[in-house]
Amino acid sequence: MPEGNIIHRIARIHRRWLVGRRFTADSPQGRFSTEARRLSGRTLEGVDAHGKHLLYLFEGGVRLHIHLGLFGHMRHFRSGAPPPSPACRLRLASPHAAFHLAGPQACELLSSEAEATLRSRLGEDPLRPDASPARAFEALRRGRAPLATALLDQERISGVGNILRAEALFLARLPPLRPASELRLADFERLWEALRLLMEDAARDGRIVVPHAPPAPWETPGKRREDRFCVYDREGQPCPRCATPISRLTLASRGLFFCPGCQDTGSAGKPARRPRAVPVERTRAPRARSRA
DNA sequence: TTCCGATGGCCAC
DNA sequence: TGGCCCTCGGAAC
Repeated sequence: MPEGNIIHRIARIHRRWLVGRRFTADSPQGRFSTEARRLSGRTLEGVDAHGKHLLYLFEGGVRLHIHLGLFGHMRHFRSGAPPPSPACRLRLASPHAAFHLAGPQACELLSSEAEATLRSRLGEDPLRPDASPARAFEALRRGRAPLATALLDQERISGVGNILRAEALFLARLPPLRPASELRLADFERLWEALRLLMEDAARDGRIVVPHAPPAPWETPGKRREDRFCVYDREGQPCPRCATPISRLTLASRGLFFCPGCQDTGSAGKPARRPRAVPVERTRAPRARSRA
């Protein structure tokens, strides 16, 4: 579910609703009970987001690190919180705000040293005010990885997930399989700007909607998710820019969507390579989805 | 009601 | 590169 934009949105909401409140903490699922007892009764002093990581600072210097991973699920309530699901790993509750966390990849208490180590491993986050595009450019160009692979490497740029990767490369008109080392500064600047705009909008609105996506009645019930996107999950559908059918490859076990017609500036070096990227047939027919 | 896939990432090999 | 973690929404049945 979450890419960096969602994590920043959660952090903003929690700064507004939760910071300054004293919480009781428990772990209905039981896997975080000992740590929850340490959190219980403390006031939350700050929330920060870096890439896909959430970092909470509680009274007394107690630090909570959450990474939602692929399955993680966060619900927050200002009042009337329902009973937590049996899978709820951590519940923080106060009279006026609460959150329920289920299925996170990481939910742990960290020392300040461990938190510093974690942060030092993370690349530039386009949504952080302290992000340096110059450092991101340098990190992205390291090694021979294809651009699409480098973009998902959180040590180069943090917060980019599979949807943002596909849509930002599309908006910047960049071929995903070209070696990242061949990226020119002008190409990078388009890419960084596309990432920043997509993530800013999505952090504000709560979902990724790509400019120039095909018009669709997406505010109405029954709207298909891929109508928010130009290329992601649109295999075989016409590119909104040039009408070429969108391609899907599997790269490092992740679906990679792009337009083979217009995602090439023709500017840098060799044409896109296709090492170990294999066109994948769906294991079953796409499910029929009804339009509203 | 059942089953599959998903916006991640770590680890072993 | 594949397995695993272990949740939930939605399509299939």
